Amino acid sequence: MKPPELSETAPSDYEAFREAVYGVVEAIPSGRVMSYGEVAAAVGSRAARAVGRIMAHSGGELPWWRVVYADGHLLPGYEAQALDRYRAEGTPMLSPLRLDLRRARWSPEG
DNA sequence: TTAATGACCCTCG
DNA sequence: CCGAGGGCCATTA
Repeated sequence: MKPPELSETAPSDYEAFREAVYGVVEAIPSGRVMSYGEVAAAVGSRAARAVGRIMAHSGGELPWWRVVYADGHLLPGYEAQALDRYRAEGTPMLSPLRLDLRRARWSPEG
């Protein structure tokens, strides 16, 4: 067991939550998506907003375009980048600016 | 401990 | 379709 490192600022549990979210998001296969709320549920929580905060600070380490709003509309300000990815991955769309969640939705179970 | 903040979600008009 | 209002919960000040 690792003794607590006092030289490092005590990360209460934020790291565990962040790691859990990272794990789920990175598990989303190409061409599929999950909503923020679904990601939260997958880690045993309902903190969709906290998931969003983590995504915003992930700094490109995460496939953020695979995590979308519950109604399938694209992230304001990043539509172009997201669409580029969806086009490359073949993610099902309902309209040029809206995802087909019915077909694109994915869950860790399968 | 309380208050504020956020790449959210749902219901109603 | 669009907006307002309330609820949710982890993090931070």
